[in-house]
Amino acid sequence: MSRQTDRAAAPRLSREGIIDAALALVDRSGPAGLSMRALGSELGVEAMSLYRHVHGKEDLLEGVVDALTSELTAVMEREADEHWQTFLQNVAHAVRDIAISHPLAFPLIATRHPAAPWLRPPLRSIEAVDILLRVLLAHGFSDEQAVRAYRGFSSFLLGQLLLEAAVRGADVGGAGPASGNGDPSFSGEGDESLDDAPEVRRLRALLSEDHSKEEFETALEILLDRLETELSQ
Amino acid sequence: MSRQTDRAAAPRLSREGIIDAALALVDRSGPAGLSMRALGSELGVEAMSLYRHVHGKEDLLEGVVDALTSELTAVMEREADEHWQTFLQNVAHAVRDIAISHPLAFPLIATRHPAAPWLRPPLRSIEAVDILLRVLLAHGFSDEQAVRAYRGFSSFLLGQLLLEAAVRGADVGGAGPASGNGDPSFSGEGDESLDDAPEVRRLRALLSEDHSKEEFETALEILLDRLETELSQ
DNA sequence: ACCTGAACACCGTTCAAGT
DNA sequence: ACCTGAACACCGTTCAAGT
Repeated sequence: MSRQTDRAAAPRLSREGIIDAALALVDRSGPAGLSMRALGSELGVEAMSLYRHVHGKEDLLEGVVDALTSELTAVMEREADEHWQTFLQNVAHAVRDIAISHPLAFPLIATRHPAAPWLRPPLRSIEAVDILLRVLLAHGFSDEQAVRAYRGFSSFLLGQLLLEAAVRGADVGGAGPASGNGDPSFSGEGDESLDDAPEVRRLRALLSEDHSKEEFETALEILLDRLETELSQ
Repeated sequence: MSRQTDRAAAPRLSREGIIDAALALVDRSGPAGLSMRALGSELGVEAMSLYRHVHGKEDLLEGVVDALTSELTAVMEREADEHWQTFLQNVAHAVRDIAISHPLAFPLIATRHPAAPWLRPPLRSIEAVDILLRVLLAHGFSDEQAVRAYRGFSSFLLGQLLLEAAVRGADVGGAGPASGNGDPSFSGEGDESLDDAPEVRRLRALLSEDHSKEEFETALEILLDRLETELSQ
């Protein structure tokens, strides 16, 4: 037996490890699957032990969201010297990468109340917003233009990526039980009741096609074009 | 004592009444405040009684979302003969009215998994989508153009209104306890730590201004213009 | 210093029992 | 026919107790 390491403490738990495990659990079984008890047993520990490292479930979820968005702030810092269009493109793609690799967790970013009311998801940290504003201002945006661009950029990302994450999350299996609607008129998988929806029925294949990548790119183009137009007048 | 009415049954509970009460409860205290037991006591009844009229909590939430969006389908039916631009404008405003009058409940529309993967929130019913497609097709949109328009319209509404609902929901008090961040470096209300975010600090007043109405209107204009351009080429 | 057992006040849900 | 009591398997959280 060695002396220090395996006799005293050797804390098996850390805030970081707990948050990582929580994110993994949410990725696997959705936010509903994350309970303190389930997380504990995942880590080979009783649920109560977690409270030594995390202030409660609320704090844990905050930690998961932070973990998810922390790489984002790093990207923003790294790209802060690019032209504003390149910068926004790269940030947009970084956010999309997060949404795609964590489709079940991404809604947490959108849904949880940010620390300040003017922090708009998915950009949830003051630093992130500060970097974004700084880049825009450095390239000739006025204060008002920069703030408007920040707002437009946020809602673009949120709308686009929440829908894309929902589609991918459903594949992963975040839907839970297929929810058996009360009406007996609904029976099967959702293909029913297309009887009084002729256009939906006719366009079903088209509606089911996944064009999220192209949609994202063109919507981003349009947004950037609009910002540029606004900037030069 | 009269004969029929107060002797037999006179069912005090109905699916509709339960759903209405659930929506009222969510409006007041957020989705987290909705429990079967709380809802029961709201209705002067034990929680178990609810299961006679509702298939469980999942079904109840589905009912709440349906109640929230049912007026919407009515609006769409009523406006289906208008020009497509007028139609989309009126639908957009109807959705916004819902978001504004139920800021705490609106995220449910966005977050809950729709019945079919190509049903994009906030348009969550097959009928609604069918009407929308029909209107567009009737005004010369091709199949592809109509589907693209549906997609653009959905993510516009979702991004815009989820953010607006979040701001208004925070006012109503949906944030819950101010969440006491773990770091002791955070102490007050969120105004702290602006020290390393000079632009945010400088633009704080501007960032806090609420321009959601104008933003919504101009973003809607831009979307409609884009669709029109796309249509005529 | 770190983890745990026992306990408390909640959940959603089922089912036999009451009226 | 409708509501309820009791029960079950879960929650989050606290705190004295163990090592």
